[in-house]
Amino acid sequence: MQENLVIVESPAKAKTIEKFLGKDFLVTSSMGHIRDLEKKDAGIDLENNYLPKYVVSPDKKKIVSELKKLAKDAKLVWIASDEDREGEAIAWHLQEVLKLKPEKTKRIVFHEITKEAILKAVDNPRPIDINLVNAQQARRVLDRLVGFEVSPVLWKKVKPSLSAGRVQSVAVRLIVEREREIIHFTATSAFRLTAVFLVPDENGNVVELKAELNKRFNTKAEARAFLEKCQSAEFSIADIQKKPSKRTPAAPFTTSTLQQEASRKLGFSVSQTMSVAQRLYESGKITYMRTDSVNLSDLAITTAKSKILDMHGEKYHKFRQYTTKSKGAQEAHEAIRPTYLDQEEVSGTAQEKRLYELIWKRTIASQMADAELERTTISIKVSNAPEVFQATGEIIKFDGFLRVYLESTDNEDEGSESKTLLPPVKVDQLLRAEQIDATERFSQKPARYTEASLVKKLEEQGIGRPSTYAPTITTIQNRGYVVKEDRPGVERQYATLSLKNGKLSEKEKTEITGAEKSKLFPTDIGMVVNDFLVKYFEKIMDYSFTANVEVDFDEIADGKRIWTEVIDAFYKPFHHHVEDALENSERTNGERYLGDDPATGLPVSVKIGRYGPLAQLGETTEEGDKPRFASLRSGQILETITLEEALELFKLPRDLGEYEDKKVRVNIGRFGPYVQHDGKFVSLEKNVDDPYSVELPRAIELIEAKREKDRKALIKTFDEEPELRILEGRWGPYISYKKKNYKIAKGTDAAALSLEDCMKIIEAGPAPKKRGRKK
DNA sequence: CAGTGAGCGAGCTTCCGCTTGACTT
Repeated sequence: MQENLVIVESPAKAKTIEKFLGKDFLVTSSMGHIRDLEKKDAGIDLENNYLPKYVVSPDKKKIVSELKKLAKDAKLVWIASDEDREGEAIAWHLQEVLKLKPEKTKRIVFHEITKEAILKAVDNPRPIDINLVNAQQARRVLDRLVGFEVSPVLWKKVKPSLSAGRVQSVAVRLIVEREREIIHFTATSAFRLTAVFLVPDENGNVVELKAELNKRFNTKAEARAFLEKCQSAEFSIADIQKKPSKRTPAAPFTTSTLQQEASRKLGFSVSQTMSVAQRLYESGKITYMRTDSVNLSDLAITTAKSKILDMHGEKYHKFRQYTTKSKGAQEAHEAIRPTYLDQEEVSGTAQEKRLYELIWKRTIASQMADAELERTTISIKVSNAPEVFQATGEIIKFDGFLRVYLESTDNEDEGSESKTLLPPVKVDQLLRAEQIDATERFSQKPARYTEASLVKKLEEQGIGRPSTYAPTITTIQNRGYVVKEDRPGVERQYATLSLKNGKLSEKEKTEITGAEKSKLFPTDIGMVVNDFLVKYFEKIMDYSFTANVEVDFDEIADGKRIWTEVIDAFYKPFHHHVEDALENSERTNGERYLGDDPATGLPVSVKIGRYGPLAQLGETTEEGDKPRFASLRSGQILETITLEEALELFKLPRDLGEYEDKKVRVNIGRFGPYVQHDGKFVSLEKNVDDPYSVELPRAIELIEAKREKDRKALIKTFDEEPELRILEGRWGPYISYKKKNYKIAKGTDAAALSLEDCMKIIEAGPAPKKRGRKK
């Protein structure tokens, strides 16, 4: 039995702290929150001044009963949850649930996990800050009210199982609005002039000097006129400018910046980054990965310094203290950094190594000297025109932190300016133009969000917390509001003019534009839900709603306002909007009439149907006419689909003829184009077969290939039970019986199973059906 | 794995933030 029980939030932290405190202290963890509002009636008593009804979360029952036992045995209980709003609430819930007596309970906080910090915390206990707790209760209650009152409106007016919330709905709005900017964007083009001049270098060799004109021309005629002038022009150096500049390292990682850099540099998804970081944290290699702080502990700064001096010398070190500036930051933790900065690399999976290396470099670089650069701009005069060509080059005079790490940017610039070394030239020196090109360039449409750039945007707006960025992005995809996809680009023609050896030539070229990789696209349901919410719940959908309520929460935390009054001021008008939306809104399905089919004269429209967006040809009439339906393809949306594109959808299914006296039909389904024959489905081959033109012989070929594959997958059948088959599937052998599949335990020799064995497995029940997404 | 597009009206869905495992699909 221990005299002292310390409760922290995470088990990894508990393990570390226990080492510092010695054997008189038992350190354990609550695993985050232990209680939450009950689900019934939103867990809030509206008749009783918003009294929250808390219940111990089902997955915390075991932990709570263990904590109860430990607390009873201990003389003193030290609650050491984080010092922010949520941490204070955890402390309060622990006190309530464990029925801790004030005289044997101490609340302590520390910001970094070092022996000194913890011992100091133990010497300075304080009471639980009930104002801070109340600020959390207000936050919790508000989120529950919004989520549990607005979502049911969507079930009634749009589709069951949908959801709305303070954070997720605004995240979707960002994506929807960006998509519309892109839809309404019209590209303009201008001609960019680039020249290659030839100059001798120090050794007398001829080298290239690439330069760009300081003006773009709007039309091809203007560009041509300029090039014609160049035919008889003389080129000379007008000016050489050298400007020193410097670069500063980025701050150490927070959750958000780690997710962004891991996405750009390593190609990790936001949730992938978090799970890899979690493993590094649990094995003691990095500090806590859910943080909004850029602060480094004194110890970390000292270690970084000695490591930098060791590796690169004193010139490369610069002491830097970073301050967090992001909205709504709570700073309960340190920045994300290696626990031991002297370790440049760690053991583990490839992903763990790469993420660790990134964190290590970023942390070290953050304590290194600025890089010093020199930017040179050479201006080249055109004798018979006012415009000048400019060549820019940048040289690094002192690399500083760049030796270790350079932060990436989202918009990989178009490589318009060269960063290369420039050849030596003198003012008034004459140059020979090897080639001058005029290339039509188009303005760029706004960029779609990636997971990581959405996190960045949310953080800038103060929406969501480090622990919720990844789950929020998962939720909006799970709800079907947003999809993360690649999209092929389209071809675009552009004009080029070229002047070489005194001759002017013109060419049309083609480029691929608009190709997207792993970008977030709104779905039709996402757009319809968004428009509905913006119309009826303008306040909640406002980008600054969270920032505004945070001000209220801060006032509660400061003891200036009563939390239930803040909630009441919000809820009264809000609830009125809920009732208004229920009574006065039409059911919405995004229906849009596109025009009439020229062939039949029937109307064509699109809307969201039971199974997703569809196009409809014709209508149900009293004469018994029935409309035809066709699902929209991936990439098509209600808002932009044209009549022609919709009519194209009705060209399927196509009947190709018969094979073995059974119809062969081709169509496009949920899993792509397929051939249907004799109750079986065969996928068309991607990028090879086109469902609109594929013919019978090829279809038969595919059917036969599928049969062959199925024969190979067949491990065993039983004569007594023809409906039972043992098959080889993607995840190993399984049993198929009466259209249901059953898992075979790993390590079993499937071919040796008897009919009796199989029936036993079947009786044990089928593989559990996907039981929603409970995350 | 699967080609549906309707309305018998059961019973269910849903939020945000704090934390770690369970276990496939």
